[in-house]
Amino acid sequence: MLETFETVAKAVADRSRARILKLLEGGELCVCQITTVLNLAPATVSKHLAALKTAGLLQQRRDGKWVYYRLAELAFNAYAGPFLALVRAALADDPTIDEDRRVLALVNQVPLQALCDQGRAALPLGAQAETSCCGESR
Amino acid sequence: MLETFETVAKAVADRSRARILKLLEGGELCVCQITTVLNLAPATVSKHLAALKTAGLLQQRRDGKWVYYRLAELAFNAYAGPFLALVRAALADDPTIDEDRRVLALVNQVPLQALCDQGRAALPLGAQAETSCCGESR
DNA sequence: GTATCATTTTGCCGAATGACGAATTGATGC
DNA sequence: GCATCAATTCGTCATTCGGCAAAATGATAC
Repeated sequence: MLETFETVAKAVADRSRARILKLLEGGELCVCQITTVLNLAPATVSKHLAALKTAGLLQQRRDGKWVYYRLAELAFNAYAGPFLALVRAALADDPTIDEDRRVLALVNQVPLQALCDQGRAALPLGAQAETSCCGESR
Repeated sequence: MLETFETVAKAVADRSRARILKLLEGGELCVCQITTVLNLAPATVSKHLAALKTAGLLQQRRDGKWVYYRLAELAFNAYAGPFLALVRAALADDPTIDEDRRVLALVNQVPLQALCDQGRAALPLGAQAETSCCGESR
């Protein structure tokens, strides 16, 4: 119990994973969409998703070569539900989360195939980098 | 905001700190009482308390040479309240938490002075060690 | 002022964590 | 079967974290 609590809490207690949870409040997304919004390496995102899934916060669905993740709707453990509810209520107007949602809107305008091929370069101009307008961000 | 959220979540997402929060639901305690229940080095407990306080989850009060900690009653930030509420609702019947409460009951039977001087040795027999009855636990 | 003593800070160690690139997996489509 | 490609796993690295002992702090008591 304490161990489960710790697992779920630790899963939530990371900047990138919190961003993923907030992103998924808008509905399921495939890994390359999440990767594009977060601007992290696929391996990194995959590990975060695995951590969230292990914590019972996410569910997985495969469709062809793409894997979709969504917020868990049925309680895998006693704490997933409460933590998801807390996250849902939190970070409503955080600048980073807002920006993520903005980028997600752009991502949704692009066919998945293009996204997976080109990443951020596939976006319809104006939001390639999070911090600068044209330089490389790390 | 995201940063604050992360700070608070990380504070909660540790076994020892969760135990401290649950202990303090019974009311304020001084550091040596918490140290005795958790059976950790004072330096370790002090660091955990500092983390919880930084996260806005605890408040501090000095009385003579003793320092008392209690759950924060006024919201230092947007997330302390919600997380405290979640913790309060969680871990209601966890074995470790139960045991902690049992030891706390013993601790409360002993004068503070004796506790600070002798630690667990001051307890009224029967609960010196958490896992074994007389050997050294780690 | 000096000694005492609960607490905190500092320094250190081993373990865990988040990031990445490279290699592997596993489903699609020829 | 074989190539492709999204996703995952593996190996590595730098950083963070939880633990402790030792030193510093700061209030009490003489």
